[in-house]
Amino acid sequence: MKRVILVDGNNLMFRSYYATAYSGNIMRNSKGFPTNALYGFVNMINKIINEEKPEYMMVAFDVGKNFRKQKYDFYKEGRHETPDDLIKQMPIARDILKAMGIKYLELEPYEADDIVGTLAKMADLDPEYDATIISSDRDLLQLISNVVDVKLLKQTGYIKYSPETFKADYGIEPLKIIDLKALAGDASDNIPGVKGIGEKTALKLLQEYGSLEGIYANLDKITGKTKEKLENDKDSAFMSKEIATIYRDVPLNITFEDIKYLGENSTELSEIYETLEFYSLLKNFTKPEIITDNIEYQEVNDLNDIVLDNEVSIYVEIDQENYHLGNILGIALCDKNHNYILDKNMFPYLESILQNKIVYTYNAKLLDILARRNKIKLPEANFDLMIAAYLTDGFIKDDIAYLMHPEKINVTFYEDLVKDNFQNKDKLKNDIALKARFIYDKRDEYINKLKTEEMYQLFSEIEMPLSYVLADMEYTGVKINSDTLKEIQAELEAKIDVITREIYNMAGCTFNIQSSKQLGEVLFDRLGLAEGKKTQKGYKTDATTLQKLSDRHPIINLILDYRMFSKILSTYTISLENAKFPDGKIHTIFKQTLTRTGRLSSVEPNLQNIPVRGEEGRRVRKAFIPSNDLFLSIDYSQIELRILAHISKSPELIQAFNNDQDIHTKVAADIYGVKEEDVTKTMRSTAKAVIFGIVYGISGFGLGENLHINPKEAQSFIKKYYELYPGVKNYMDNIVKEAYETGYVRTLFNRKRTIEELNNRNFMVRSAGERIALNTPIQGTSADIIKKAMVLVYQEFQKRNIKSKMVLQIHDELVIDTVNSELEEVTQIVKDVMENVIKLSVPLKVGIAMGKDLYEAK
DNA sequence: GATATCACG
DNA sequence: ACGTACGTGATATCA
Repeated sequence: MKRVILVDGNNLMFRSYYATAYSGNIMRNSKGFPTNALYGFVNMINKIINEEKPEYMMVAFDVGKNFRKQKYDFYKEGRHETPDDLIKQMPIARDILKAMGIKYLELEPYEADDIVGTLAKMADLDPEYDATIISSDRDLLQLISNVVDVKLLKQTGYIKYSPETFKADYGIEPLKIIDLKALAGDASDNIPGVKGIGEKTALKLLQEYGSLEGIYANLDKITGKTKEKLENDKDSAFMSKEIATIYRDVPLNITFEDIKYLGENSTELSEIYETLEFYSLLKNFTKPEIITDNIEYQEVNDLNDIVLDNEVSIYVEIDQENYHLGNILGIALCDKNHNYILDKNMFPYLESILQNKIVYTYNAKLLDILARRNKIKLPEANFDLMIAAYLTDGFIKDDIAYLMHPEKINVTFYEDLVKDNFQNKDKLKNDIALKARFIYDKRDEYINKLKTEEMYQLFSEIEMPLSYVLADMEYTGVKINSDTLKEIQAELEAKIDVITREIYNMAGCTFNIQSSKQLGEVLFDRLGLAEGKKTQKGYKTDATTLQKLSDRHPIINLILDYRMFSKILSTYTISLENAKFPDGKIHTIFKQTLTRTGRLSSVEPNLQNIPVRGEEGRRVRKAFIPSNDLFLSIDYSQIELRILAHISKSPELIQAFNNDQDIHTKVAADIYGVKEEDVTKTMRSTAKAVIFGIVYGISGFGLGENLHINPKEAQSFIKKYYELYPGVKNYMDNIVKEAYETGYVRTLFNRKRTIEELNNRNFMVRSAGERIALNTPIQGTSADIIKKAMVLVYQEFQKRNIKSKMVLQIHDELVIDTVNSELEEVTQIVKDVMENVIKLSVPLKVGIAMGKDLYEAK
């Protein structure tokens, strides 16, 4: 006996779709393509194959119009339209079956049921074959026979029906399920049946009279309401029977040999799973999992023992994250066939070893700083895996181990090396050899990824060269005048001392003012300033909350002053002094692979948030002094707004910028409907807040908070803005839509950010994702532009042998430590490059400032 | 280690 | 109805 497995494919897909769709959060791959139905479908098919070990198997689908619907309009009427997200998945189910080696059948105008019925009939007629039908649709129970059974799928598990078990359950022959439907109808298919007769009555009648025909032949024996109902709906009953009957003679022209189960083509199947991102299923293909934690390498102490081809990967381990301070622990070099480990003392030899080589590495900036510290020249790396992974995968860790672990290469995480104090020397050598090997092996894959993602240019023309620009800036450093810093520090300490006493006086007790918990208790419990309180783990005491209370008690302003002074003291005087290197300079680290938008960040210390908005804080800038003669600061004027004008193609904004209008005044005039000369200061700053907020996807509520006006009024400003600048509104709608469809957004230079938040079921998280979608192209493009400008400025400086040095980048601003004699030339170069680095539909404009310290140069 | 606060674009 | 502006880093307190 040969067993044939017949599966109702449509039923399986619908079932899988709705099993998860109700939550409102449909499973999708990173491209935004829905995958929930397919996932359930694949798991089900796999389960069937495991349990049935089929020799013959067929999956049937609906396709096109069906003859029941053509004949009877009402059939399946009232059903919800099949959701788009399910329709999209249908063809992939067929691809998967093909790759699995399972035959599927479909034929217009028949439904999947009819195809299953036809093959079940073939089994009935052929003494060599049995069949098992798999579905959750009870209609198919009519196909049960001596050789055909049905596995009726339930929420969990299934019930297996043979003629005997069916009869035990229903009390009728399987075929009579048709008659049952003819009487009781079927709400889901919109089969009418006999009005007023349900399953119970229908079953009773069928047990008594055998069939629909039998019932009507014996109508006189039936009494009361039931008889009446049967008489009324006789036509409907017979028509329902016709509809409910599975058609078993679909002209398929096949034999069972045609549906032989062939077994999967794992290459094809894994490719499909790869696209769908069914990683849990993919695991089944990766042979017994190989975990690599060892590599053979050669330790060398002599230059002459090293033989390398033209392409080389290098990895250098140091003993702390800050590479301006860290000491080299070991060096690993690889080419196609060699893995070398070099002692730390051999670092200087790298100059000759790597000369004229094509170098691959991880964290090129680190390597370059080490080279500079060791007074050697290394060729610029051709490939930095850290940057490549940042661009393609959004990988933001400094530690390569995080990139290797998913590939089952077991190197020690850097944080564990630190904890262990780098004790295990042999493991260290082994690990860095693995790391260099990994860099070498991954190079082609990542270059390909960058190319297919259209980010190769961004990688090779901007990010790679930028590494060396940043290395130069960091290594150059910014000089600090400790005397100035100490002066400010002493003043602040004195002020804080006075204020502290006044605060204690007013509070009538001493407490730790820095503790928001204690402060809250003093203000709200002790002084009874209960009014403006918000809670979380105590009272909210941040500046905006306190400002609202400043009329209530003189202590409030003192606290605000205290906060301001102690912030400046701790973060910007004491710590800055501590961050100073022996050369009297601060050497920050610009993180190039950290932000989700493409911006840089600055750490140890952060030189991108030195106070400037308030006079008190701003004074610390006097402690930043040039190593050459003066600081030149050139910043983009309203770059994000100009980018918004460009990518939104808003004619009004473009024109305003082209006419060099004051954009805030213009918008104020438009919003308030007055002439530009009649725009007041308040009107202008309101407009500024609106414009500013728009780029972040602000709400009326948020703007209202910000401007201290009611949210309704704020909303009306936003609405007005959208009416005046429909191009902007249009951009916002489109970019969000696009982000939902593709799962990511891009900048003008193709930098990509995937936004997982958009798939979150939480409304708040999704909204945040939408704001990210509309802000990232703007912030990110701005980052691209200034990065490119930095590379070009650096190249131009080199070409002209300029001694002045770029030292800081603060997102839209470059600070150059300038030699007096070069002032004019440098100003010209930087201005020129920054303004012409890209041609947009609006001009890019810069502002220029200079001075003997950072306070003046602003 | 998490939370609150505040510095910057 | 939801809760309410994007991107960062550093410090101090508290559990």
